[in-house]
Amino acid sequence: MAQNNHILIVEDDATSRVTLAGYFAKEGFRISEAADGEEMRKAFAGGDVDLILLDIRLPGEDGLTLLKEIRQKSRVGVIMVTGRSDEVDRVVALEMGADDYVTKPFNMRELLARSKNLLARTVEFRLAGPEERVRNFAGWQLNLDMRRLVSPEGKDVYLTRGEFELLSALVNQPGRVMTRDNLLDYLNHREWDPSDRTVDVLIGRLRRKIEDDPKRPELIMTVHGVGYVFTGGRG
Amino acid sequence: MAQNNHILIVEDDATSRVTLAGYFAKEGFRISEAADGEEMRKAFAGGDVDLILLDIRLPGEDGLTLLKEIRQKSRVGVIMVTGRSDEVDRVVALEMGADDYVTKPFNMRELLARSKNLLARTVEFRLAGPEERVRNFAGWQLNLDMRRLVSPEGKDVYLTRGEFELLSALVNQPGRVMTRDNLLDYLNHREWDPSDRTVDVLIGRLRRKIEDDPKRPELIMTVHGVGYVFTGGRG
DNA sequence: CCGTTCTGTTTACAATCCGTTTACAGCATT
DNA sequence: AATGCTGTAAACGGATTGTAAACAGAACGG
Repeated sequence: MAQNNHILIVEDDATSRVTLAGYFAKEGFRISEAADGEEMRKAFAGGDVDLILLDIRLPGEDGLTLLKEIRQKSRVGVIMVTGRSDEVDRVVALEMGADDYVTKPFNMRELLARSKNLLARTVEFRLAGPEERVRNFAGWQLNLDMRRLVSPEGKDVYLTRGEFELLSALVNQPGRVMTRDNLLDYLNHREWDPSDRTVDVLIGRLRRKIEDDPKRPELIMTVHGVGYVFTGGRG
Repeated sequence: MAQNNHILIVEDDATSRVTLAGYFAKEGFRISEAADGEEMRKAFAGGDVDLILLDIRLPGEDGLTLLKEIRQKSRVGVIMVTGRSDEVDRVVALEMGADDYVTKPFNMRELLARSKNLLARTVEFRLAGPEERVRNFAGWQLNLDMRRLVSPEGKDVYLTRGEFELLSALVNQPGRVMTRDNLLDYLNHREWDPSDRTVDVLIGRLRRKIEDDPKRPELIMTVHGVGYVFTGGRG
C-alpha cells in the first residue's frame, strides 16, 4: 500500500497534466485529474485523496482560493505549483496551509521526491490523533483551545478576551500586515471609524505583557499608516 | 485477534453507512451498523464493541447526547464524524470524551488509520484492567462512577445532579476554558440563549461547596466574557 | 391523591471587569 | 517645521458576573 497512494492533479493545461499523470502513474500512484475547481471538488469528494498537486494559476477560481476551501475541511497534503517564481505567492500559499511548493519548470524527480516525502509526513501526522491547536513563537506558547498564554519561563500570563482575540488573529497570520479594521473583526466589533483607538490601546497592553521592551517591540510591529504585523520573533 | 476487532458504525445516511461498513469489512473488521440511538443501544448492549464511529448529526437524539450516554458507562473508543463547518461541535465532542474526530467529507484511509491507532490505544488500556474513574484535585476526590465527592478531610460532600455534571465537565478538561453554552451540554440542556444564568448560579453553589474562600475562587476561575476554567488547584 | 422536599431556572440588583473614549505627548513621514 | 499617526495614562460606562430570593415542576412519601 505504501506505493498505492492517491494523487489528485489540478492543472488546466492538458499537456502538463497528462505528462504529470503519466509520470506518477508509472511510479505506482493512483491518479485523478482535474482541470478546474469544479472537477477538483468532484474528485476530492471521493474522500480517498492523499495528496493534491495544485496549480496556482487556474481559469475561474484560482489555486489559492481552492487551497483555502480545501483547508477548511481537510488537512490532506497539498503541494502548490506555479509558473513563475513569485516570492509573494509562495509565502501566501504556505501561510494558507500549503505543505510545499514547486515552481515551473520543475524537475519531475524533484516533485516526486517532495511528494513521497510529504505523503510520509501526512500519514504519520494523521496517526497522532486530534491535534492541539498551539502556536509557538519566540519561546512563548499560545494554546488556542485553552485560551492560555505561557511565557518562555513557563509562567501563565493572563489575557483578557480582547487581548487574546487580537493575539490569536496576529499569530495566525505571521508576516501579514493587518489593518485596524481587519483586527477589529476578531473582537465582535461591527463598525469602525478612523477615530477608533481601541486596537491601539489593546496592542499597547499586549506589548506590555509579551514584549521584553514594550518601547521597542519585536513581536508586534507597527506599520505606520497601515496597521500591525506579527513577526513571529523572526524579525 | 488484532485484525478482528468489532466496529459499530452509527450513521443515519444509508449510503455512507454501507460504504463505510464495506470498506472496514474488507479490512478484516467485524462490523455492526446503526441508524439511530435506539439501534446503537441495541448493538452496544452486545458488549463486545471495540470502537464506535459516531455521526454527530442524527435524527432524534444527536451524536453528542449519545456520546455522553456512552461515556457514562464505558471507555470504549469513539471517533466522532462531524460536518465540515462545525468547529464548535468538534471541540465540544472532544471535551465530552470523544477520542478522535474526522470531518466530512473524510478520507477513508485516514479514518482507517485513525481507527487502527485508537484501537491499539484502547485495547492496551483494557488489558490494564477496569480502571476506576476517579479524579483527584487539591486534596479532593471525585468518583465519576459513584457520583461522589470526598473532601480533603475525608468527608462526603453532597452534590446535586447539576452540580455534579458541571464539576465533572470542568474536571475532565482542566485548563480549558469552557463557555456556558458548552457547559450546558452536560446538563441535557441543548438550547441556550444569552440571558440564561443557570450556569452562573450552579457555579456559585459549587464554589460555596468546594472553595476555601468562595469570594476568591482558586479551583473554578471565571474568564470574563468567555466562561469558566477549572485550574486543578495549580493556579 | 395531596402535601412536602428538592433542585434547576428565572428574576433582580449590586459589584466588577474591561473595551472604549478622551486627551495629550511623542514620533514618523513629508 | 508641519502634519498626521501612534503610544499610553486616565476616566468612563456598557456589558458581564455574583448572589440572594422567588419560582416551578419533578420526585417522593405517606
